[in-house]
This record gives sequence, structure tokens and C-alpha cells, in this order.
Amino acid sequence: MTPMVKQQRGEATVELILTTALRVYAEQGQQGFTVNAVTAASGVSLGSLYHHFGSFDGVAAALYIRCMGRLFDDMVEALRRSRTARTGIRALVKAYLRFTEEHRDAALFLHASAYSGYLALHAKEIRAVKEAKLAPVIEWMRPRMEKGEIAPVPAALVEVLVIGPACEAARRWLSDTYDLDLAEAERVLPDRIWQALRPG
Amino acid sequence: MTPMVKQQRGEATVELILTTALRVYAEQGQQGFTVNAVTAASGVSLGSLYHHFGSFDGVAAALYIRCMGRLFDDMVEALRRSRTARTGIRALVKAYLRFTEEHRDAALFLHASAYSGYLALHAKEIRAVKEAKLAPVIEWMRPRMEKGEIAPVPAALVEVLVIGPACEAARRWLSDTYDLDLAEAERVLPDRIWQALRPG
DNA sequence: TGTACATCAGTGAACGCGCGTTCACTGATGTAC
DNA sequence: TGTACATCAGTGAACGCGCGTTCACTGATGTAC
Repeated sequence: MTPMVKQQRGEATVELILTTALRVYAEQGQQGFTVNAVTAASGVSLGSLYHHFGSFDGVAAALYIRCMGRLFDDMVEALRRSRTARTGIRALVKAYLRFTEEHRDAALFLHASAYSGYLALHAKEIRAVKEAKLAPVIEWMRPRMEKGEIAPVPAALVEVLVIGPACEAARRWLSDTYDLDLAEAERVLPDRIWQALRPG
Repeated sequence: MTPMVKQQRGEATVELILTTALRVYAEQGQQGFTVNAVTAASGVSLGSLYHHFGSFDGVAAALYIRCMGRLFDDMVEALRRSRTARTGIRALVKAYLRFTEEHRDAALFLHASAYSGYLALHAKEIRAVKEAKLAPVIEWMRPRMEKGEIAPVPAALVEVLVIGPACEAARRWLSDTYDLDLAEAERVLPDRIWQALRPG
């Protein structure tokens, strides 16, 4: 009958929960990342959290999707400004490393989520978002690969060659055990990765 | 007084626990990886497990060290048979991907452990083992880098460029969401990665 | 050769803790008429 | 303009479950003399 509309304060609560969850993860790590920790840190009640997300895995999945979306948006934006395959590839790598630097917590959460249970439980939704966000990248690449601006390598492996080193550099910068110089990586890697992919 | 010696059956129990733990992880995933699951699947009693490992994190750390050691041994062995920088780099990548293929469970456990609590708790020991195992690789690389057989890139970034794509390919092959062709990766990646690192 | 003994190895019931989740409820918001 | 009402949003005590861990104990092994 009365088609009820979402209330504004609901969105604010969702926002508060996600922001706090990311902070809690950054500060307390994997094992400190619990419902109780998030509710305590945010001031939002348990019931309210469950009202909006259904489960704690739901919070984690939503946070993952949000962080992933922001990373992809940055990468697509970087690509949009590039013309040639060379500048595009380099811009992608640079955008990835920049994002890691500027959003350390989000990058850490993305990496650490890789083998967590909530990714499997919400796999379908996450996959859909990922495909949608990544579509512009595929579209940008395709004609350039067809024109031979990139070495004749299967598309899946082009992705691996571009993301692989960037991801590894990010992981090592985020980790305590290495102390990788991220600025140096930003200077060196884009060109090197392009070397791996340029034709001839 | 009487200097007691470790009993043989103890070693067998340790072996049984670690082997079972890896199997449990492969079959049940992160959230099914518990003390109870490991004791039930192995038939070893709780007390016996604690006698040998002190804690469940201890089991995980020991398993991590064992898997890591085997991977590094394979890589060092591959390098030992190579002369030039080019063949060495390619052999490293190939060895990494081969190991992933032939020891799926171990590879999965290594990747998934990345942000787990037990790595942080046993960081010192793990770091020591890693450095010891990796030393031959560093030794092999150094003179060749000095001679200019590899592009003038900081050693840390050489590592990133070699391991990065291999690691990413492995992760995608291990994951359910992608279906990467690992044999194809073995064929294509070594050469491409070498392109990224060759001088000139 | 035999026996005493110290240490290693193994057993499994029991415990406490904190996790994710539920639920009956109250309050807020916005639409209908 | 006002009031009834449906839905959204938020509350917090309570629950059950299963986790990692402990502990008092028994059995096995190998050395000493």
C-alpha cells in the first residue's frame, strides 16, 4: 500500500558502520575485526547493524565491494586520460600504486580479504560488481590489442602481467616484514611492466 | 642427568599432524581449519598436539614454514641449473608455477596465510627461515646484476617483477572466480617477465 | 642381565571466553485521506 | 491541518555454540649402573 522510502538516517548509519569497520580492521587486524568491536567503536547498536547488513559477513562484503569500487574507479579514470597502449598500461600501474599509498587501510583490507569466508559467501554479487567496474578497462584494451599495440599475449595474462607486480609491490609495502620504497616502485615499475607487454 | 633423546614416534606424530592439517585446510577452508578438526581427522589427541606444538597457531606456523621451505627449495634447485640471467629468471618463474600445480594444497595454504595471525606471532622464526632459504637466490643474482645482465633496477623490485606475475597467476588458478590456464601461463610468462628485466 | 628412573609422548574430560546471532520491543519517519 | 498507520530504524539483554587451551594422569622409551 504505502510504498515506504528508505530513511536518510539509515544511510548515515550504514556509512558510519562501514567507515568504522575499516578503521577497526586497520587498527586491530584480522582477529580484532568482530561485530562487538565494530559496534563498540561506532556506537551503533547490534540490532541496528543487523537490520542493515543481515550478518557480520554482510558488513565485510559491503566494505570489500566499496573499497574495490574505489580502486577500480581510480584505475578507469587513469585509463580514460590515456591514448596509447604504452601510456595506458603505465597509467594503470601508477593508479594502482597511488591508490595503495593514499588509501592504505582500504588497500590492506582488499588484500587481506582474498581468502576470507565472506568473499565466497557473497561471490556472485562481488563478481558482478567487479565485472561491471572492469568492463571499461577491457573495452579500452581490446582495440589496442587487436591493432598490435600490445604483444600477442592472452588477455588474461596481460592482466596478470600488469596487476601482478603492482599487487606484489603493494603487498610488500603494506607488510611489516619488507620495507619496500613505494615511491621508487611508482617510478620504476610502470616502464618495466610496459617492457614486458610491448610488441616486437 | 640422563640426556633424553627425542623419540621416533614423536616425529611421526608431528608429521601426521602437519599432513592432516594441510588436508583439512584444503578440504574445509579457512573457517574449517580448527584444532578439533585436525585432531579428529588425524586421530591424534588434543594433548599430544599441544605437547608438540604448544598452540594451534604453532601448528599453522610450522605448516607454513614447511610449505615455504619446499617452494624455495624447488626455486633454488631450478636456479642452480641455470647459467645466464635470462635462463635463471625464466627457470624461477617456471619453478614457482610448477610448484603451484604439483602442490596445490601447499600453494593455497601459503597464499591464504598472508594476513593470518600466526604469521605475525611467529614472524621472527619465519623471517629467519625465509632469509636462509632465499640467500642462494640473492647470491646467484648479485654478480649477474653487477655485470649488467639484468636491467639496472633495485634488487627489491627485481624480486617484485619476477614473483609478482607468477604469484598473481597462481592466485587466480587457485581461486574459483577465475579459470586461468596454468599451462599457458607457464609457456608465456617466463619470457614476458624476462622482457621486463633484460637490459637495454 | 635386570631394574630403577627420568623424560618424552599421548590421553580426553573439562573449562572459560567471546564470538555471531536472535528477538521482543520502542522510537522515528513519511504517506494517505 | 490533523491523525491513523505502515514501514523503517534502532535498542540491548540473552543465547547457544564451538573455539583454543589446560591439566592431572597413564603409558612408552631409553639410559645408567
